[in-house]
Amino acid sequence: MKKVPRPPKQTGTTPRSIPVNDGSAQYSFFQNVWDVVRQIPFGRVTSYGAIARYLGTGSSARMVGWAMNASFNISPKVPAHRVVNRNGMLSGKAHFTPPELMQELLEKEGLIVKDETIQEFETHFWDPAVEL
DNA sequence: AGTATGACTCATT
DNA sequence: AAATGAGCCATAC
Repeated sequence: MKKVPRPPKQTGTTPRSIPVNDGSAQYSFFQNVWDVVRQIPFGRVTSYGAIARYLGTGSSARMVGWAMNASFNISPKVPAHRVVNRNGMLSGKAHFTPPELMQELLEKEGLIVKDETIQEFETHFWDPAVEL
C-alpha cells in the first residue's frame, strides 16, 4: 500500500473544520492519518509520533490526536484504539465511550494492558514508516 | 484577532 | 531519573 504521497502541508488557510468524510471530502491530513491507522494489523499498535513522522515531521503528533478525535464520526471505522503515545500508554482512553473500551479492545486483540500501558509495547509496535 | 488548549515528542535542566 | 520548557498546528472561546 504505501500510497500516502505526503500531503503538501495544507496549512492554515485550508478550510476544513473537522473534515467529515461526506463524499466531497478533499484529501486532508486527517484522511491520510485514517488511511494509515486502518492499515494497522490486528493485534499491533503504533504511536501518534510514528504516524506524524510518516506523513512528514512538519505535521506534529498533536494533529494526529485531533484526527483520532474526529475519527469517531467517519464512515470507515478507524481502529483508534491501536494508536497510543510513544510510551505505549493509552493516553486517549478517556475519549472513548466508555473509557474502558479502549483497553478492552486491545486485550481482545491479544495485547496485555497493565496500568493503562501496553506490555511489550515494542514487540507489538507497528511503524508505518517501516512497514509501509 | 489574540490567547489558551490539546488523544504528542524531544531536548534540556 | 524525573520535571520542565519549547516546538508543533488546528480548534475553541
